[in-house]
Amino acid sequence: MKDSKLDSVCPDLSTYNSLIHVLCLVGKVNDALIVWEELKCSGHEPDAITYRILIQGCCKSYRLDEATKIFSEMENNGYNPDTIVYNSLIDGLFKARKVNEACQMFERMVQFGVRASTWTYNILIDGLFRNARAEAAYTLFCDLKKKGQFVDGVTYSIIVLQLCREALLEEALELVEEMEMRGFTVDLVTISTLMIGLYKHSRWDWTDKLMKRIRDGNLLPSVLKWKVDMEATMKAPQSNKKDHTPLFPSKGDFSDILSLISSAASIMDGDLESDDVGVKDDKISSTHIDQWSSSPHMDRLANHFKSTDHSSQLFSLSRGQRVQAKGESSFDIDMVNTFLSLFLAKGKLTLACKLFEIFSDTGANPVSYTYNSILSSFVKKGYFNEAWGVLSEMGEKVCPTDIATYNVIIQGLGKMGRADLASSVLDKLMKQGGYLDVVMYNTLINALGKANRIDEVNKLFKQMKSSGINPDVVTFNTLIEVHSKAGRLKDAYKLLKMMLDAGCTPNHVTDTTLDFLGKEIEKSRYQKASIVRNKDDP
DNA sequence: CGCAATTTTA
Repeated sequence: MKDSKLDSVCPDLSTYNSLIHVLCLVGKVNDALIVWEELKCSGHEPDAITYRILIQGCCKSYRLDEATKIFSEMENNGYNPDTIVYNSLIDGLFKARKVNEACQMFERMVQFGVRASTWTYNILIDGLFRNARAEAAYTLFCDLKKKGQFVDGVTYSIIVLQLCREALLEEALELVEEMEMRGFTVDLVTISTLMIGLYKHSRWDWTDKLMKRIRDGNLLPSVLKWKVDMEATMKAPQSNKKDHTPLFPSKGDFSDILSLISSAASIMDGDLESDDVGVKDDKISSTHIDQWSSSPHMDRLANHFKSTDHSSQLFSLSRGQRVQAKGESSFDIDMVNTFLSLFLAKGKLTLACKLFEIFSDTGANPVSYTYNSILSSFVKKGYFNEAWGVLSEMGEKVCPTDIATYNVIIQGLGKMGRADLASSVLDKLMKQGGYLDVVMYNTLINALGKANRIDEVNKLFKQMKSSGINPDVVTFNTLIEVHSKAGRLKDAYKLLKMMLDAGCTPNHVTDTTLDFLGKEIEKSRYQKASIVRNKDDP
């Protein structure tokens, strides 16, 4: 039995490793895990490379429990995890909001004599910032700088970003100067960060200050020239472009949104088949349904579904692939993404679309980021037809959807009053090898909660915790609000306690939510008292 | 294996 499995038709270890690697790269981590099981039954022994690839794949897709399990298995089989394996795990733990576990993993790394690298420290600093531990992050940065090691351009970039977030622009500029003096290149990521920081805090006029701080290279001048050219092009009369063709035609058949929410189709079929504007089922006639329920669309949509192959939908695990900041080929789209973000942040949708159009015409290749930005803005404004049009175009341009795309779809469905379709969309996501991260859980909990589907909310919350992701401040705020509004005041209070016990620091949104909860509790006490006619104690 | 521009709460 064992021998026959090892004969020539059976894959060898390196074939298994390559296969697992590729599956992880294309986001099919579930399949990678299946191959992994197969490998273990094949008579081969996994090696350090197998373990590293799998742990990376699991961490990237928020399968932290799985990653931790494989990590233990690796050690039990006599392989010592190296720096890269530890780095992957620490990063994954931070991103799953498991701050304590991440720090413990770092301590363990040191304990076991595994050498921490600059990457390790960057992961630590970034992770601490992202988990509301700014003080610790700054301290670590200063310590490292004092020792004069484990600091590089990325470290500076992380700190500059944080300073921009805190509106400490002067400090950010100083740090950039220091960064350059120490011989680190101020790359496009850092420059974008600074530009966005300046713009957000209405300090465009500081670009000349920036010019003075960055003396090296011609990257900043190129960026500024790009901006000037772009503005000139946008001002110039758009010659033969006035044909009123919509930028993102949704074609009426919604083929792509449908293929995304394919498994929802059967539900929609039954639900909305006889849906005529005006003669609607009570439960869906209430508010936001108009765009969605225009039934000819629905019918075509449903029919189209039956004839479409949904298995080929592209999905990217590397969430909106980071475009490398070097290489002229990506420079244009990097700039487009940055400026789209600036325009959209100010609600300048028209300008954003124009920018997108101009650069589509020049043949610059939009990436998931680009589409997701515009998609999100359309959804936020309630332009659902245009939004689904963006999705179609993503499909046509063979641009993969990622978890942010799905997030926006769920948001959109929620706004349209169709949170009931969320679980079907999730099925589709999972079938594509997708995964849920903290933001996705938060979005889902919010959408379902607003639709008063509290049982589903609680189920998701449970699932979130059991799948190795810690709830964050947004999760708790949303949960408390949803339970308060549903009149489940005790549960809301329990959640508040859970939040504090978990060491999750409340923010200003928590305050607002607790105000509401407090009033509801007051109200219910008053009602109780007036009904029962006896007092309850404080 | 790490940093920007997309996705979450009032």
